[in-house]
Amino acid sequence: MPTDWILHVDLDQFIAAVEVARHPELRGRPVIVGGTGDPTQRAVVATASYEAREYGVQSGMPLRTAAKRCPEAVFLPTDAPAYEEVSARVMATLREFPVVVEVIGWDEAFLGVATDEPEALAADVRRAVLDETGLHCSVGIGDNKLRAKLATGFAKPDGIYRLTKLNWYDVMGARPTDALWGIGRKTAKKLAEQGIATVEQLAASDPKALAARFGPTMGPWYRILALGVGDTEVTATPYVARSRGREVTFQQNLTDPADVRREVSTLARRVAEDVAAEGRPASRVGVKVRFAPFLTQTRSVTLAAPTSEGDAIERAALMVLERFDDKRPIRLLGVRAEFDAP
DNA sequence: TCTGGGGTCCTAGGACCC
DNA sequence: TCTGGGGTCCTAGGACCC
Repeated sequence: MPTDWILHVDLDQFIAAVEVARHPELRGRPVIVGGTGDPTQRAVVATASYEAREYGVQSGMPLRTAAKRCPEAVFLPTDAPAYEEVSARVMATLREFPVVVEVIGWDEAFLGVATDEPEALAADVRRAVLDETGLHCSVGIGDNKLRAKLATGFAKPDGIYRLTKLNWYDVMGARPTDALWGIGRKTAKKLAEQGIATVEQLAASDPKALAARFGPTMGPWYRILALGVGDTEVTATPYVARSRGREVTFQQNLTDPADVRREVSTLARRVAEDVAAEGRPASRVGVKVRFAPFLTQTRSVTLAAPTSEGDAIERAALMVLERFDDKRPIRLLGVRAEFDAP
């Protein structure tokens, strides 16, 4: 089946919408989901409802800040299993259509479709998702994944938008470079220092100069992004993890080395369970330490032989931990296991 | 803005080898 | 050893995304 179009389906304020669906009395109120739901703790906003966004509350913002901006908001704890269950229902609904579904997150997927009327299909998809789950979604239509993904941003909330070669420069040309999917604040700032502020300017830049400044892969790739060129292949092949990790931010910084070792052991044991569940052995083990106030360091080791054993992964993590010599208080610890390439 | 947790991919320097 | 050049692996850090 040839793919004529790529649709990007993205649930609107997904996590907040799931919470409102099971707490109907919250409809219309500012709802903020994140951490344990206690806005005085060290945690950030996972999703804010549109009502809360009116107050300037955004994903990634510390809960404390969100509470200051919107004191009347309802704060709820993150409940990952609940969101996974709803996500699975959404994806199952998408798979009912004659399309290839590539899941790229809890609340988004690409659809590879063969149709002459992508808007009609998008409308059918939106109706089906609403009927099956009670949730609203937006759909971006594009001639590649990049344009479909960016189109969704213009479709939100609860709409459909088409972005292709034909309207690319009209829509994107004058926008700042970080409007592109793959360019964030840091890179946009560095580009601006080179006199490249807009998508149009980036598209007209010299790839050699970009390579010299941003590396042989990333530099030229930024220009390709600005041209609106992107991947057109949608695959239903299940995702294979490259690594599994666990990390935790402590409400009070850790200062006792015995506490630090105990926490690393606990994290390593949990990672080992995840590795075992994966059915493939880990070949590297890394430890991440965030010292107060916010200095992050990582150390890692390649194992003598790949393993899924809890004892071995814990031992490796504790050995790696010895290589940190900073004595500052610790606010975060993490352990990550990497697999060999499949 | 006192800054989560889960990931992916790229870069750059040093080690090591021929 | 006043010492080239290429390739590969390992490691730490950074940027980005959801």
